[in-house]
Amino acid sequence: MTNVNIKESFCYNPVMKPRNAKPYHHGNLKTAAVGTALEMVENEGLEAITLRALSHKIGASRTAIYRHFDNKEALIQAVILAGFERFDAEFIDIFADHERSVLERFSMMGRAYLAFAVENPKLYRVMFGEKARLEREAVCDLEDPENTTGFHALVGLIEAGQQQGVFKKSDPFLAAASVWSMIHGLSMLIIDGHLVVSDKVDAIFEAGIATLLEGLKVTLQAKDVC
Amino acid sequence: MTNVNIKESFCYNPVMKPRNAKPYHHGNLKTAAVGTALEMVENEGLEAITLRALSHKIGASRTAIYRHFDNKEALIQAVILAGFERFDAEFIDIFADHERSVLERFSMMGRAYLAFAVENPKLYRVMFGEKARLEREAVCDLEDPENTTGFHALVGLIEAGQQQGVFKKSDPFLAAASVWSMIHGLSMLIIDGHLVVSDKVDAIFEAGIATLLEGLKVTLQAKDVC
DNA sequence: CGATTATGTTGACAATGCTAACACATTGAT
DNA sequence: ATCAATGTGTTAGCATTGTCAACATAATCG
Repeated sequence: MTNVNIKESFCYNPVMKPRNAKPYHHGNLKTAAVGTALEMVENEGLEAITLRALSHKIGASRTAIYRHFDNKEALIQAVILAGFERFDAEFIDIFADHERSVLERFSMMGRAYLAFAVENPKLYRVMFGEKARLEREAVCDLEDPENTTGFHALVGLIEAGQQQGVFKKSDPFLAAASVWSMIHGLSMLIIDGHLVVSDKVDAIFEAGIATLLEGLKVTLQAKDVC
Repeated sequence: MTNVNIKESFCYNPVMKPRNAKPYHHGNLKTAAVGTALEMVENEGLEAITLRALSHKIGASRTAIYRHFDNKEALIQAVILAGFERFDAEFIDIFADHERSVLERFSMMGRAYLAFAVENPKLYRVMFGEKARLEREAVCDLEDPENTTGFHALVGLIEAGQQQGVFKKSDPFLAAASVWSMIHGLSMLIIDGHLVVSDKVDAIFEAGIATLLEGLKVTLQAKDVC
């Protein structure tokens, strides 16, 4: 019997068990549950996650998950946190790339953000849905030294732009909120199908970023000149 | 027995029935179902709507709704459409108020939009959720003469601004998409608790509108002058 | 009046989240 | 080493929910 059963391939436990012996304990059920649930969210949507379906996929019984999470909602919260880890990782390099100008980093950030949403629409929707509020309230608490979210970095980028004279002086928190709003709103409208754009995604993105930059950059009103 | 039963108060049927006689037919079950469901969405959230709870509220049996809607999903779609009727009504007067300048109408529109979302968060979330896609795909089909949506009017407002020389020339569809994105994004971030703002809603709104207007208005870059 | 259609009701079923009771495994103090 | 306590996994079963089938009542129309 060289058969490898399914459960074994999900078993992340470094302690090896005798081959083909199905161990009573899964070994890493919690990690497997979150990881598999994350995949299910992205592939089939949040509603596809039933505890029975998920348990089956990871090779456990219906209620094993209750040993690691209080209820389904807690499991979803863990999936959301895992989603944000992926998400935040997309921006670390961009914000830290001091070789590039503020404007370059700005539009790269926007492009990466929209790309994540468009490529992972079902996950993005859950991450920024109503339920995601609970565990992530520190996003806009800029005083919190633990705050390493993309929003925090965006505020920093705008501050840098202001200090370099690229952006006009204004409350960088408010400016960042405006920027985030537009990019988040654009992402949501597109992935939820309200803005039916098909092939015009790029044009809409460019127009949005251009409007934002025009609004943020140092400018002189026409009336000030004429 | 001068008791008035609950069902009667929901009976919109103009044909009067003998008092205290509970009629076999509801009389206006479909309208009552949508109206009550709309209230339930706003008061308790979408998840509070179970066909049993809803049927009970309108004084009908569990499955009566299936005589008027194929399934629960179809009922929700009707609720969403009813929500958009309320929503769109908020903007008709604003867009049509030609006494006011384009800029005034612009910011009034934005303020009314955000106010609707903040005052009806649960309804707004459902209206602009994933499920609302189906029945409302014509929103950004500007060729459609039936299109009387707010988005259509927004495009018109931006065109007017461009013709008056208030806004710089650009594709008005793209400009409107940018504007809608920011206001929708701001609404969603606030009502879903991602941007925790509490008392700063006004400041954030003003900053966002200002950024948009700065980005849309006729401007001269500083570099063009210096 | 009678038949057809529209509308409303009851009973039942499968799927789902969850709890209770039990089974197995691991750990750690003695 | 022992064994009690704890951690982890399983099965049985319950309440809720969406849905369907079968039946009941009302409205419509020839």
